[in-house]
Amino acid sequence: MTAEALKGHLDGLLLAVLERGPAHGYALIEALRAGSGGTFDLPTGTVYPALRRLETSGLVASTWEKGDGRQRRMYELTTAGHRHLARQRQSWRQFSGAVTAVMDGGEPAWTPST
Amino acid sequence: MTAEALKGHLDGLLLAVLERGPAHGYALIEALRAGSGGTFDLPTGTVYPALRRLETSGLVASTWEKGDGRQRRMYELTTAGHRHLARQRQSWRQFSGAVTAVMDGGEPAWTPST
DNA sequence: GACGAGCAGTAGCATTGCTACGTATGACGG
DNA sequence: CCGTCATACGTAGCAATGCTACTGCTCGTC
Repeated sequence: MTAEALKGHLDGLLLAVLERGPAHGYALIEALRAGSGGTFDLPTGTVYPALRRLETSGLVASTWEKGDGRQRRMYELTTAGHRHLARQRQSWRQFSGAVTAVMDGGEPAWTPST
Repeated sequence: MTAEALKGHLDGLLLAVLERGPAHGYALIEALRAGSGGTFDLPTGTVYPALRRLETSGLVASTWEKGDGRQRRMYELTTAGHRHLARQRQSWRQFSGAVTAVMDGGEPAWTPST
């Protein structure tokens, strides 16, 4: 899979995972890997900046959670995040439907061997 | 739909349309619009550079076709293009399956109204 | 003559994910 | 005590890609 395939869809994926409950960055990476059957194995340099973008956009909120010194930043969906996720799901359905239609829609009627 | 959603998938779409037979850029734009039910309404500044990339990569070949003075550049799939399209279809299936799995896979068991 | 539709193309931009790197803690083996 | 690994967070810089806005040409029509 080319690396660019993910572009524009990562936000929705992160929001979808966060919908199940708050999580920190590292856990999100593992959840995505597990939830996608190994297809998404994202480097930290992809996920952390993405989370910051989401927070800047107001779609997630973060709080520092300190166990014993191992600090981790927990993210959770905001109300706007929930709304955005709904829209993302919708547009993903439309997008994937459209791509599939074009990809599978035009099997040539004649066999190219002629 | 955010503009970035298409990134990385345009090549496959163009190849898929060209699989039905040779076509020129303008016709590809209309075929994509029709084949996607209006979802893909791509500007020329998106399609023409993409076709050049595909040609540079050796996935399509182009020939100038001159009707009466109205020149148009016809594109058709090369052998490598056919192979690439097959791979694209495969990886699209995997990618879309993975996204759908993550997007729909985690409906919360508890109702959030609690 | 003006104007739109068909047809092709480029320059520059913004966004986005990736690579490579840096930092710190706790656990475990030697 | 030291090294190393897994956990956990982060940044800088890069490359790729699609979009906006524009130009240029021909033909048909008003």
